[in-house]
Amino acid sequence: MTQIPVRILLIEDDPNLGLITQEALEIHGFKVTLCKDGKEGLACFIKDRFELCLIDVMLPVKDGFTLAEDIRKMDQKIPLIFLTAKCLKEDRIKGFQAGGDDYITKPFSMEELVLRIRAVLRRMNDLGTSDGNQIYKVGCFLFDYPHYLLKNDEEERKLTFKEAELLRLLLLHQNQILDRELALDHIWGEASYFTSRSMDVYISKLRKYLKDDPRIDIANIHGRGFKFTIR
Amino acid sequence: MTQIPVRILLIEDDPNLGLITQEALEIHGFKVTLCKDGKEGLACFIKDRFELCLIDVMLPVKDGFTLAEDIRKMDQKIPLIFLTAKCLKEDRIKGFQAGGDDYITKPFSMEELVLRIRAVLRRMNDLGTSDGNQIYKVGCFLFDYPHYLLKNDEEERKLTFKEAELLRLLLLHQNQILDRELALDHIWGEASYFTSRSMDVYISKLRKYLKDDPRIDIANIHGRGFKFTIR
DNA sequence: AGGAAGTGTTAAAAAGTGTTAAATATAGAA
DNA sequence: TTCTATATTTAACACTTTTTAACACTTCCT
Repeated sequence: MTQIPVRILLIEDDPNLGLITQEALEIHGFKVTLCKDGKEGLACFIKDRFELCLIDVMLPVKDGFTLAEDIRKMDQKIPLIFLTAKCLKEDRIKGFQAGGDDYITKPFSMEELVLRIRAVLRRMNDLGTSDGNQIYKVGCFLFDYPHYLLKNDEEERKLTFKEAELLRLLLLHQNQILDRELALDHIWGEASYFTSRSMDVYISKLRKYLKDDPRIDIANIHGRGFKFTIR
Repeated sequence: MTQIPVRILLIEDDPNLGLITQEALEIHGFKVTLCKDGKEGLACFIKDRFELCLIDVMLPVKDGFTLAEDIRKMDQKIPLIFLTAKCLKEDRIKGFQAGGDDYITKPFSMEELVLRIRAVLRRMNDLGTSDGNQIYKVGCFLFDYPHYLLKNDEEERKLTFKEAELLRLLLLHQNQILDRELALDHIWGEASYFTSRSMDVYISKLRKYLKDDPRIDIANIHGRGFKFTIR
């Protein structure tokens, strides 16, 4: 699987800081395009595609907030992070109102910047429907793991923590044997007679929840565990 | 206060180097679990809980980058450090893209490894406690933590100390389980039946305050804590 | 075949939570 | 200080999640 590098549009008028930031981010595997004012930044954003924008608030020609609003009009989802020299509350709030997702106060360390970029990208990925997601298709059902939601055309069921964890483990081991011990250690924290019986009860529940799709099967492998399959 | 040892998952196929590294790290007070390939490593990660992963990039069965991506899917926050024989920039970049936090080139001294592990752990800790970002965007709300202010377009609400601390902890653990004990120890100073019930009352309050944005969800994880998510 | 261990399922018991309201504690003003 | 407003805790009751118990059934082994 080839990973496409995350493309970042950096708009920063200070050429020194701009170059340093660009270089540091590229070492961390990002592809960075540097623009020196808001007008150029907007042109660049229109011309190419990016996954994230880093915007200095104090820019010549067109200031950062205005630029952010323009970008937001074109793309409602792209993450925007402001670089602000002032520690003024006003600026931060204005940044959020302009559609920003985070801000970082100058001077900042490159490590901090990278951490924030990753944090924002992660937040986006967590929720979106992109490939790294946690929403599984299970026969005629959709299983939204982060929200513990199991739904099909007719109904939406909120799963409990243990139901969701167990279903997810079964899915991760689809067509393989999910070892009893493994599941117990992971979800219950210990494997004993009682936790084992408890797990059986949950298996029973999951079978009931999923019985609308007859192709789904949670088979017991005597003495070993369970095997989840979809025909 | 008793220090819980930092648990490290080490995935290294060279049994010699693996054992030496494990031993060296355990002398430095870490608790190390050694796995010899990516598949075993993933199983181990699912089975137990760790604070950090050390991953060799060249592994049989399932390579280090793929493993890192799998681990990242399950845990967005756990620090990942790559062990790479090559000093190729390609590998470093690929490592960062796979969600790594640092890398170290073989051969490395144990001192260097320990230093890097400490540095990465410190960075992770600092994110929450440093004077970085103190204003959070929470769905359609803005949460000004230093001033205990929660506002949206219509209204501005002054939060109490405990409301604000709890909301902040939930935000710092967004999409993860905020452990009950952790929150109680941090905000109430002790975990007992009564502080626990008190916290439930505060959770209830926060839900009420935030209910204007239906995408915000504070879900209870039975017996463990709460999970804050924004759809 | 026949006993032992393992599983399927249901129901009741136990533990944990959601929420509201009343009681108590705390801090600032008069 | 005493009063008062507010913050926090405690209590109460309804409800949910998880565990335990019970009994019928299946698989494995000799």
